[in-house]
Amino acid sequence: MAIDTRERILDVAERLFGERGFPATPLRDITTEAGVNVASVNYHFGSKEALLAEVIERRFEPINARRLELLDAVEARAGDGPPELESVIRAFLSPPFHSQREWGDKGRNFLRLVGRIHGETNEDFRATFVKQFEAVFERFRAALHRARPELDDADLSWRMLFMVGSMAFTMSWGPTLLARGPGAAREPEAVLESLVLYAAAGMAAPVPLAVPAMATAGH
Amino acid sequence: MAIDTRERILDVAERLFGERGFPATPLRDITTEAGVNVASVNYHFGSKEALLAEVIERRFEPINARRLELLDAVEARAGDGPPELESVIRAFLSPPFHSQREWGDKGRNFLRLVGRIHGETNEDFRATFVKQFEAVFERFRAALHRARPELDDADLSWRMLFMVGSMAFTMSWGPTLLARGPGAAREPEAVLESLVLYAAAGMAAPVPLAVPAMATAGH
DNA sequence: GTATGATTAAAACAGTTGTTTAAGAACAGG
DNA sequence: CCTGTTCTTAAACAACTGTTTTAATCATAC
Repeated sequence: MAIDTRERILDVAERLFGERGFPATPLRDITTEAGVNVASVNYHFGSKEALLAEVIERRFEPINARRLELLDAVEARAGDGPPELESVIRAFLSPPFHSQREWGDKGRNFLRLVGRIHGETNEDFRATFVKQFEAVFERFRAALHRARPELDDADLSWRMLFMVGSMAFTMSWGPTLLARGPGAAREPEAVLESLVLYAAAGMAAPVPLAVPAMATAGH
Repeated sequence: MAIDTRERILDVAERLFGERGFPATPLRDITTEAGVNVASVNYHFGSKEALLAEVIERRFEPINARRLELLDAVEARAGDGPPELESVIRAFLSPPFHSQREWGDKGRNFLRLVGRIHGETNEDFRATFVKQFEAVFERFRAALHRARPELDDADLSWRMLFMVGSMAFTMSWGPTLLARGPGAAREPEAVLESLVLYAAAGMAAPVPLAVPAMATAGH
C-alpha cells in the first residue's frame, strides 16, 4: 500500500498544484482527494515543498533526458558542421509536449503545473528549480551558439528566455485561454509545430543594432 | 491621510505581490510595512483580491491606453495599406517596458508582478484579468491580421500567445535569472528591442504545414 | 505465533490567515 | 461649539495552515 499512497499523493498534488497553484493548494485538499491521511505527506515526503519538488522531478527527469537525447542525435547528424537551428529547438520543445500524449490527462496537468512554476513560488524555490535545468540549458545554449554564431552570449541568453517564456505560457494559458477561441481543438502536435517555427524564426532574427547607452556604434 | 494610506498600501502591495506572489503574501506584511492598520485594507479596498485588482488596474490602464495610442499612430501612418509588422509589435510591447523608466523602481516591481500574474491566481481571477485585455487584444489581432494576411485566426491567436508569453516571462524572470549572467547589465530598452525583433520574426515565420496528428517525432 | 519494522490513523499543535467589530480620532461644514 | 462623516485603531473572530505526536494497524520474516 505504501507505493500506492505515494503515487496517489503525487498524482493529486500534480493536478491540484496545476489547477490552483502551489501556495493556494492546502495539503488537506490533496490528501482527502487522494483518500489518505494528512500526516502521510510529511511521512513520505517530509514537507509540502519537498512534495512539490518530487512532483516536478518525477516528470522532468525523463523530459530533460529526452531533450539531451534528441540533441545528441541532432548534433551527430550535423557532424562537424553547425546543427540545424530548427532541429535544436525542436529537441528542446517537443519532449514536454509529447508528455501530454504519453501520460494522457496526467501529462496535461503537469504541463499546466510547469507553466505555473515558472511564474510562481519564492526566490529560494526558483533556485532549486533552475538547478535542474542548468545542464540542459548550457548544452542547448552551446548548440544554439554553433547554429547562430552571430549572436553573442547576451543575445542568446535573452532569446532562450523568450523561447522558454512562450513555451511556459502556452502550457499554462493555452488550455484556458484558447479553449473555445479560434485556436481551439488544435492538436498539441500542431501547437508544438507552430511554436517551433515561431521560436526558430525568432532565434534567427537579425541581431539588434547596439543601442545601449555606453556603446553606441557610430552612425 | 486617506489617499496617503490607500497609495501606501498599493505601493507596498505591488512590490510584495511581485516579490513573493499573491497567495504567498499575507495582508499583515503589507500593512506593517506600509505603517497602517490591517483593517484599512478591507476598509479601503474591500478584500485582498480587490486590492490585487486595483494594484493591477492602476498601472495597466495607462499602459493599455498607450498601446492603443501607439497602434493608432501606426495604422494612421500605414493609411490604407497593411501596417508594418514590427511597428505593431513594438506598439504592443513597449508600453510596459517603458513603465520601468517612468515609474522607476515601482515600475520594475510592477513588471515582476505582471509576469507573475500570468502564471498565478485561480481561474476566476484570470477571467477578470483577461477581461481588461480583450479590447486591446482584439485591436492588435486585427492589425496583425492585416500585416500578415496569410495567417489564419488560429495561427494568429497562438502566435500572440507566444509573444505575450515571452514578454511576461522576461518580466518575471529576467531580473532574477540573468541578473549576473551574460545578459546582465543590459538596458531595459535593449531587452525590449531584442524582444521586438524576436517577436516580429516569429510572427513572420512561415505558416506550418498541416501536421497529421500521429506523424511527428524526430525519427 | 511473535517480533520487527513500515505504514496508517486520529488528534492535537502552535501559528497564521482574511475579515469583522466596536470604539475612538480626525476632520469637515454649519 | 456641535454634528455628522471619514478614517484609524486595537482587539477579537473563526477558520485554516503545515507539521508533530501518539497509538494503532499492517506486512513480513523468523
